Amino acid sequence: MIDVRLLRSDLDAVRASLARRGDADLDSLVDTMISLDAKLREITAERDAVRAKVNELSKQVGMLRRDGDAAGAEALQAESRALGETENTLAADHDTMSAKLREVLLVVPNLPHPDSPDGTSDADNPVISGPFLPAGGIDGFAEHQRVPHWEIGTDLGILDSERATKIAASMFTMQRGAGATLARALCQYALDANADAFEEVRPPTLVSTATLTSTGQLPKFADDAYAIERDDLWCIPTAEVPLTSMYAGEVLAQADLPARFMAYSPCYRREAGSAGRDTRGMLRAHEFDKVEILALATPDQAAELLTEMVGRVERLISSLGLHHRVIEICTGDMGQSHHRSFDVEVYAPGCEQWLEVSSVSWFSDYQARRADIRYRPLDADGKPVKGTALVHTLNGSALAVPRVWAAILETNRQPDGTIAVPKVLHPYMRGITVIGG
RNA sequence: GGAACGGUGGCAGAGCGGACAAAUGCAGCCGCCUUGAAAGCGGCCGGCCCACAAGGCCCGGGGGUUCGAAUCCCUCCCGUUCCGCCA
Repeated sequence: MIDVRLLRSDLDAVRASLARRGDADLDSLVDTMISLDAKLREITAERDAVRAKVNELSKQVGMLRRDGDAAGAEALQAESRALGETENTLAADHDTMSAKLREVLLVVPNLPHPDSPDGTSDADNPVISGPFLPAGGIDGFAEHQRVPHWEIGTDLGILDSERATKIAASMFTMQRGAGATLARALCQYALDANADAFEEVRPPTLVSTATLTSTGQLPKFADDAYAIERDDLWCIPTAEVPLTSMYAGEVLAQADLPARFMAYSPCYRREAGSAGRDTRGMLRAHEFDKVEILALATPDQAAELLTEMVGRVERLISSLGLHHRVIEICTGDMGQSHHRSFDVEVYAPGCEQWLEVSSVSWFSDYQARRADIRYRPLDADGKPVKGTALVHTLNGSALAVPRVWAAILETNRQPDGTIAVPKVLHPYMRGITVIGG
């Protein structure tokens, strides 16, 4: 969530910044926050004053008892008891008000970075790298590449959507044989490619409500997540969720930042809002595998890390021989928690579309405030500064399997209908260099 | 799932109804001493709200008893050990 104090110190800037997202409802939410915050502070001051009086009286009671003045003590106790009731009322009001304010704060999106491009939809996202396409552009692909992966996969016996649906439900997928090996190889490769700088983690894939709230999925997007109600747990939609919360409630040393983590995990998404979209093949599934990279950083380190992480993802995709481009997400298309965001897209010649295969984002302190992840800042001489500060979080998919898998099938389809496995994956394929044939 | 014992500041660890934000040790910061460092000595040293004041809040979370709770009661969560069950 955003810092309420910004509403008091720099209201106009907050309004202007949120306005760039193009959501007309936000302005009235800001008004609500301001009035709740004002009331909350008023009640807090009142409650504190009453508490101070009760504390003072209680001290005196203790002293009078020690001195043997029972009657005097009784009198003060009665006075304090009466004040206690006032305090209870004020405390209850305070808690109600505070809960209301938090409710609003949890649904207000992050402020976009000044350099994030303005825009109202994905049509306004500028291409900042590429597109890297064959000669002739998207018309430059050969005829044998223009077959959608669901046909290729089914024909080669490496994709069995029909049985996946029978076992689970629609929009679940299943890879078989060399297809399953290819999926696992992609994960393995993505982990190895980032192992130079990121600690590998194997996190829980079921998490608590508090954890799913910290990263921004709850309360607003509860319908998009699978819930295990009996045990009050949720299936993670991405490893970002457990990785971000690893240090929730903790205070890190500045020397430990940036802290970098990567994780392979299955990801679960109900896709509640996407019924009927991309229902074929591997473009959209309820369960898929992904390797995530994530960093906790100081505010000063964040911008550079973002660039580094986008670069890593782009190089990884490029090394697989896929035709790609990098776009920056405009203010009107950014996710709720995002401060600045980039997508890497791959062109799939068979289904004839650009596929988002990675999204790398900087969340400023938005998630860290929800999760309460802080560090002890040092000054320029390396001496501790008083107090603590929130870290900045960044994360991105190093590699999301299904769409990359699909793009490889389509891009690497040979005239004879077989699939050439990208060279960088050979070490992970048990000797398979060509699928089919 | 059952039983026992625990959960206190960056860490370790006292306190178990009244001046406790909390002893002590370690770590950290400042200074003295020293050519420098270590040792030693002196001082400082948790976080949060709020305007850096006053004041308030925080001893796993929540609730209760009381004039007053780190301390008593209830409840939940977590940890350790033992039992049960098991990949």
